Amino acid sequence: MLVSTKGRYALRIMIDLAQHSNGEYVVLMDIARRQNISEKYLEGIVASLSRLGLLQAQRGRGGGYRLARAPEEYPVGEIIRSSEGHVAPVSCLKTEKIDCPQADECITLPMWRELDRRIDRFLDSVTLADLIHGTIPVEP
Amino acid sequence: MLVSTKGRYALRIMIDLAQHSNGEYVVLMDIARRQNISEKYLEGIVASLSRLGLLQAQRGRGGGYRLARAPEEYPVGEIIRSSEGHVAPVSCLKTEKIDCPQADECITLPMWRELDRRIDRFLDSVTLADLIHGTIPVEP
DNA sequence: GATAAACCCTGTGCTATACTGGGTTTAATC
DNA sequence: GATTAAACCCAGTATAGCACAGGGTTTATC
Repeated sequence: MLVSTKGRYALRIMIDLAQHSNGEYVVLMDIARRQNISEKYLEGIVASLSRLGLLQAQRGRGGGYRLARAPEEYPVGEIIRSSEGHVAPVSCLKTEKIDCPQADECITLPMWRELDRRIDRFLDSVTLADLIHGTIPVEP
Repeated sequence: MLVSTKGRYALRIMIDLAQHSNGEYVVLMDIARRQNISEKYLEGIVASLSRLGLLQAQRGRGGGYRLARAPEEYPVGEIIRSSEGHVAPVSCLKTEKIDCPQADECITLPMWRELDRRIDRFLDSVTLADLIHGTIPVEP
């Protein structure tokens, strides 16, 4: 699978926040309940998003999480990469530097690279706001 | 990972056959040695390809495998699907019929569908011959 | 000081992946 | 007709990542 639950849940968290917060902090348990996902599992995902600055966290009573930007400013690709690293269609492209000893003569590598580029480009062309408004760019 | 070794090896088998056969049968062990992949593992992959008609198999002495069509007639997507089933970017799209109870209200589903379409379209736009000749379609 | 939240660290069951081994059938060749 | 060389078949297995669960610690509010 290209995108696991981590990335999918990350998206749902961001959508939930966009829809249920108006600038104030939202408690993680509320998100978990609404999305009906285990709070414990979300904890780790939210930690990544917060560490990378996509979310603002507030500790202590009255705390919670909120978006750091407007929904239009979040490319879906960034959200997914933040929660599960670079999405690669094949394991050869997982790391930036390709460690396969046969990479030079590999005849399929250019195709994987192009596929990777297209996936990234598409995911980065969709924003959180697009998801909420249902305005996904569709290829003819 | 979207495409595992199964699909990647399948591709390499097909390329190897296109390059090292001239209509005659090629022994699996030769492919395994050239590609330096375990013959035993290839066995299962070749079985799928043969069962689905992408390869012709000949048993007994002097037997082996050969392509069933010209390289231009093989979309990469077909080769990959034949060896590992439908490639889906998210588990929600693994089966044709979506069994998620929240599918109706799922706000992200249209995006995954479009991504899936684009991946399929790209992989089906590249042929075995394209790989061999290095003529991969590149998006501007 | 009680409370309610985020934070942190670790363990665990499950499933898919990437193989490995051994035996059976089929078809040429000696 | 025996030998040989190939595809075929039917499992078993080790590892790794995924999807959680538990329990405790820190931080801020009331």
